Amino acid sequence: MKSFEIARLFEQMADALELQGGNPFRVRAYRRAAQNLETLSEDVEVLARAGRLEEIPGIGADLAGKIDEYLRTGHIAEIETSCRRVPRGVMEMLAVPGIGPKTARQLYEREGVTSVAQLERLAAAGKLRGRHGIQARTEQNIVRGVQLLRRGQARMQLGRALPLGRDLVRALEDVRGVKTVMLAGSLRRMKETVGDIDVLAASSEPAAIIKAFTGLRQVAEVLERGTTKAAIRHREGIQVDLRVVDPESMGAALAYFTGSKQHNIRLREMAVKRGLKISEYGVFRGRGSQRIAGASEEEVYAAVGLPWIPPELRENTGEIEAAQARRLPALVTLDDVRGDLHCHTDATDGHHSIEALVAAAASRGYAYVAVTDHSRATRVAGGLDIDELRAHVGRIRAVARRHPRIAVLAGSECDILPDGRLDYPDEVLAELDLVIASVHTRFKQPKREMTRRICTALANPHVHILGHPTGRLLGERDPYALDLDEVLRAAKRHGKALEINAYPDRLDLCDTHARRARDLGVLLALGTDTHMLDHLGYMELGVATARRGWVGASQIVNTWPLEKLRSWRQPAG
DNA sequence: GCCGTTTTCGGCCCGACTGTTTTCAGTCG
Repeated sequence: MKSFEIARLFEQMADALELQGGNPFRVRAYRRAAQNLETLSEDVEVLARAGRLEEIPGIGADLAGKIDEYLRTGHIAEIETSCRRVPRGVMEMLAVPGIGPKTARQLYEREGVTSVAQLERLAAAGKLRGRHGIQARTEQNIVRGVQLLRRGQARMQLGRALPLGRDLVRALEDVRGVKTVMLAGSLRRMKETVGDIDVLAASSEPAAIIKAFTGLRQVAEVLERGTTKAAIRHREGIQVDLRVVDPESMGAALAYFTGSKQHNIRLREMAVKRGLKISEYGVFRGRGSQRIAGASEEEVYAAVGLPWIPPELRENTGEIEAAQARRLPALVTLDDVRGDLHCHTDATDGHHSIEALVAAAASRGYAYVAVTDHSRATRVAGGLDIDELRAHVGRIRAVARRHPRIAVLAGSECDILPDGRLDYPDEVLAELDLVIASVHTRFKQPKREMTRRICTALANPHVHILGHPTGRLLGERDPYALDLDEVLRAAKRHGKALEINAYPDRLDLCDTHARRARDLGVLLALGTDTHMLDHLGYMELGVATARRGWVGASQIVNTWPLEKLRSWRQPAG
């Protein structure tokens, strides 16, 4: 992914400039450009060839030139020069919580500190105190910050953070004087991973709730405790920030605290142009303190002439412009989903029977559910050979007869072999109601081979859905090399759906890929990859990913009524 | 370095907490 490589270089440039005391607005320009490159849904190389780089927000003539230079030569001369002026170790010091550019620069220039390890040694030995406003307390914080960094400031998966956040919300809702408690931040925006959990409470008695919060049994350590704000480290390791506001400011605070930062900056800029000021306390006219809005988010957006924008879209990737034009997409909701199309049972590596799965799906109110166990090539998962599959299908049909209120589709998650053939012959696939084709082997194939392998599978008339299309595992395995645009075009051509696999480790397609699929008009399918009954609940993560990709219900096959789904699976002629 | 319904130059979001300082700079979100 070239755009990620360039984004990383721009981030490095911003760090280097900051450490050299460069123009802070120039620093910000690099960071903004980096962020927009990371969330790009189109291929940066394609944009460059078409001379459309300057259409990316935050990219002007200069940065477009630098992107071109990188794509041509593999490096950017000016950035390399600038980064060489500061030792790598000094750049790394910025990752220590509490160490910013000013401190890092002082430590480097005045004390000759050039690495995180050296910084830790000096702080632990008490050799920094009495210099540049550092005392014993700051030394302690540095040592602790370095340890925190070492333990891995790895971000937590959405699927893990969400229950932790909801548990805290429940605990705080019982505190006396609390009106409302809500999750905010990247968790409310449903990003695939979060760095911390943000909780916002409306209360006229902030002291009581701060006290209750810092005393919760979930707290491992109190990091910060003010009058309206506190921060703790959760027993599960993640940091939790609580902010308490007056109920009349709840909307403004929610907007502010939900972010993203870039989205907020855009809102505030729009406010300034209208002679208004937006803060977490409300919307104010002029420099006076006349509050004109703030109790609800709708009011805040209305103050700058916008309709309310769903949190999942608030990344400053076009949602402000869409809102201005009154063209915000109608996003899919959990209620739109009529069935789960990717479920395993104990016939392979699932932990429950067909019967239990169907009963659980029915109790969720689904109109249909697909049983899609592994095919024979996935030996580690106990994949079924042809005879076993036929027997399995027989059992599925028998269970289905006992559950007339829910349609049970007998399917398979069938391996795509390295040459693009499916793991079962066509005549066997033809006996199934639904076929998900997935790659589970030979991840390291070169890009062209992998792309051809998947496009060949999509051309098979018995295949309906491409399972977890890029194979990535969050924090564990990179996506396989793949020309996604070519796969999307193949799916479009053959009328096939790409899965948004809702399993928390996968979320594959991811949000930006889902958005690309949306833009190209490719069908999508939500599946939880359920292996235990609780996993059916992951559907909300898949829905969230689709929403972050601007996807509406009509493009997702399992929001369709059963009849429409059936006719899509068996195209006429 | 970007950007334009006041601007092609002169702006560029806003506030809390900490640790140190006696009124604020640095960091963070």
